[in-house]
Amino acid sequence: MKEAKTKSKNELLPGTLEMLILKTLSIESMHGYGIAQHIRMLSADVLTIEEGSLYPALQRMLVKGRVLAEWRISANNRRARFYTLTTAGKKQLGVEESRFSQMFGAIMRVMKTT
Amino acid sequence: MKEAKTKSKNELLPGTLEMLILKTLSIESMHGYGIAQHIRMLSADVLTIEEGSLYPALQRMLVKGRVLAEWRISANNRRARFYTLTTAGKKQLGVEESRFSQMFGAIMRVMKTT
DNA sequence: TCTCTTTGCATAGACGAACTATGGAAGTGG
DNA sequence: CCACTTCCATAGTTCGTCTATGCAAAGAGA
Repeated sequence: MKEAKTKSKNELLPGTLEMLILKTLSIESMHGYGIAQHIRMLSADVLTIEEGSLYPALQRMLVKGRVLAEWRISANNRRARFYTLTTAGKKQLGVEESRFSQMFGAIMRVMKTT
Repeated sequence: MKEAKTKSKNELLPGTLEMLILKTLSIESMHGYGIAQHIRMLSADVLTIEEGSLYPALQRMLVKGRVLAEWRISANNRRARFYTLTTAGKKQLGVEESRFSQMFGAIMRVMKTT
């Protein structure tokens, strides 16, 4: 079907993807495809994680020791790679959350001025 | 003095710079240096606009007709290029504001889940 | 049985925004 | 006169995200 793709200016605000993934995994270990669906669902389709963004991000996080990966069988009986937060990953989530709220606060101070 | 630069992970969240500039100019026409100072001051040094980010951004906005530029004399008696919002620029500010709040709302929905 | 859809992983290459690092010039104050 | 601040600007790098593409296996339906 392909739905025409309106030149989608998707543009999830960058620098936030890893935080969203970490948060998602803090709830429950999940495979890549599931992570993407979870984020898309919760955000009511506003945030769409492309596979070309997701898997490289997971690779980076794996290399940095923030998640660990293991092959299991998904709920749909397919072979899937499940990611789990490490201690370092949990810590990183905290770091990114506070960084994000600091940034957001700063932006708001600029945007709220009359 | 150079203050050592702690490998500054500056990382203003990308995609936001133009919005901040537009907002600043919506208050008052200003030159580049002044824009940077204004944003830095209001954000209490959290957001530092580098010159290598600022001037290319202003150029892009100029080309797209969102601002217009004219050489004047600054308050410090120096020759400076003052930027003024165009109608298109004001409209763009609205677009970016709503996009930003939509994005932020979506991120929050993901981040607030237990 | 065969084909289509969904699920699921993954990489290569393009793209663009922001950064680092420079450069210059002109006014001000000690 | 020399340092510092103000002010502009660009070249080149870096890095994250997107587009495009490939593969493969399970289940549904014809």
